Amino acid sequence: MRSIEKRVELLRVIAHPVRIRLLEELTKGVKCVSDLEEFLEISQPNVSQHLAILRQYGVIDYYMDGRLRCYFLKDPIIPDILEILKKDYIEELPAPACCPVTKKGKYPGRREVQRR
Amino acid sequence: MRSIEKRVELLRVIAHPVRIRLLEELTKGVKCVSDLEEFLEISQPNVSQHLAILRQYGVIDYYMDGRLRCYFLKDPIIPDILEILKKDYIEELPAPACCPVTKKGKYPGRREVQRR
DNA sequence: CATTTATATTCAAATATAATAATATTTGCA
DNA sequence: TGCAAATATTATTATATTTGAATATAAATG
Repeated sequence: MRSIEKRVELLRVIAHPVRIRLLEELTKGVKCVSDLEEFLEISQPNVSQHLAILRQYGVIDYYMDGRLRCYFLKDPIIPDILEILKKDYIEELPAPACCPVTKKGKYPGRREVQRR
Repeated sequence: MRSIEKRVELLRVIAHPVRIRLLEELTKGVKCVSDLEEFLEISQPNVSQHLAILRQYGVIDYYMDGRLRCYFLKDPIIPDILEILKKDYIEELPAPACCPVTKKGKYPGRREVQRR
């Protein structure tokens, strides 16, 4: 199991609008840098910067195809996370009813959920 | 479906060692601030700051129990994400074999994965 | 072998995030 | 009403992240 630090690291790497779109695109298949540049509509150096971050954390890798670098997904957790993020959740989790298990929670007062 | 921006926002909110531990703890049940302070071993104001961020983005909510604030999970995606992050993935995703679908990829050269 | 194509790296400026310390607010109770 | 417990807010400082501009590198081609 990944350590807390590794889990945070992974989330931080995915948590960027360019990188999440880039990863969505790579779940569909291999892409070279100029393909990604066209798709993402950002500058080529910026694409390379984001690719470098993703590669640095082991999320993606590439192979050479002539002078192209063809990038692909490497970490198998990525498609799973991206899928969950796209899923629709209809209901909020139910507010716990009464008498929760907090260490100090012995008060008899109202227990309705407060709204601000 | 959440927009890209909302997905990034959610990931950024979870992607912090204190907040991920806090959320793990809340998946087990309701907790008041001083319970969390003890569990997280950080200062009370800092606990409140992290709780405020999580609440601001609709991830958690609370109800009053006397002078306690009892916090609980609200966004149903949280347990799912936390579960995936803890899952063990044995294998890396397979490197695509030959002839990938890149727009410019017409080169006949070697296609083995390069290692640095 | 010089040029072109594809991509990467470096640096600096702007912005965002986090922790700490100090203080404020709210609630229940004597 | 006044005090204490529980929690929140604010300001400050330190640090990290992001982008754009400029430049560098590496491979193929003529």
